[in-house]
Amino acid sequence: MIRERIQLAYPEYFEENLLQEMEQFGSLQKFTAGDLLIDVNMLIQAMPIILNGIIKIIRDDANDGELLLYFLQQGDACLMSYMSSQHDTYSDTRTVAETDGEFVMLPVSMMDEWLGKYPSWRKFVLSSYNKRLDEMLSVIDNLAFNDMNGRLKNYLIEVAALHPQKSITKTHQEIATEMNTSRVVISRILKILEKENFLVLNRNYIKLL
DNA sequence: TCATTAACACGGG
DNA sequence: CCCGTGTTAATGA
Repeated sequence: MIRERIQLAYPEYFEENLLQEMEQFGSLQKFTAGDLLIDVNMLIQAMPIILNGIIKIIRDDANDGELLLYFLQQGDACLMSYMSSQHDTYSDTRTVAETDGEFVMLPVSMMDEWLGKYPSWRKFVLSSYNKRLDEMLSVIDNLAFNDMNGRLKNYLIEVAALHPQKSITKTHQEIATEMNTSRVVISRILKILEKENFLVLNRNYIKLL
């Protein structure tokens, strides 16, 4: 069951024996939108790899600020979990379900063993690291070089791309929180973007054009 | 100049 | 009535 699901969601090649071990040690879990999957300061013992649905990674500030870092979806692994587990340390990001979905939890102890045993697993972990590093760089670029207008546009495009209807079902306040700014700013910029025919505003719902 | 905070009115569910 | 939205005014970085 698990191995078939993994093969469907992950196009890369995995060795037969690796798939068998995933079947044996992995556990299939469902999540629903809004679920807090991994909290800050949680000790990680397993790494989720996503079968379907969307998960978001959020960085928490000391004084109750927060910032959305990036989204993960089918074919992505939550490397944050693995990184912190490697150092027997605690998670410094929060992982929240953006939509309903399913993932497979792989115990960290097995993942370490697989690194030595299976070239395909090594390749998968390294390329996942690469993807996340690139992602983090674009997050930094965005923060450093874009004003709030540009950041909001990027955010909207990113979120819309994840949903089939190209729309965003969030309140201005939720967007403001994820971008670590105030609602006034979001409302104002959204209104400007509407006048530019970039989007249409509704209650709890934004449609990109 | 642009973000933040507080405050208020409007309107739909 | 409550919540999300649109807007303004004062203040600050």
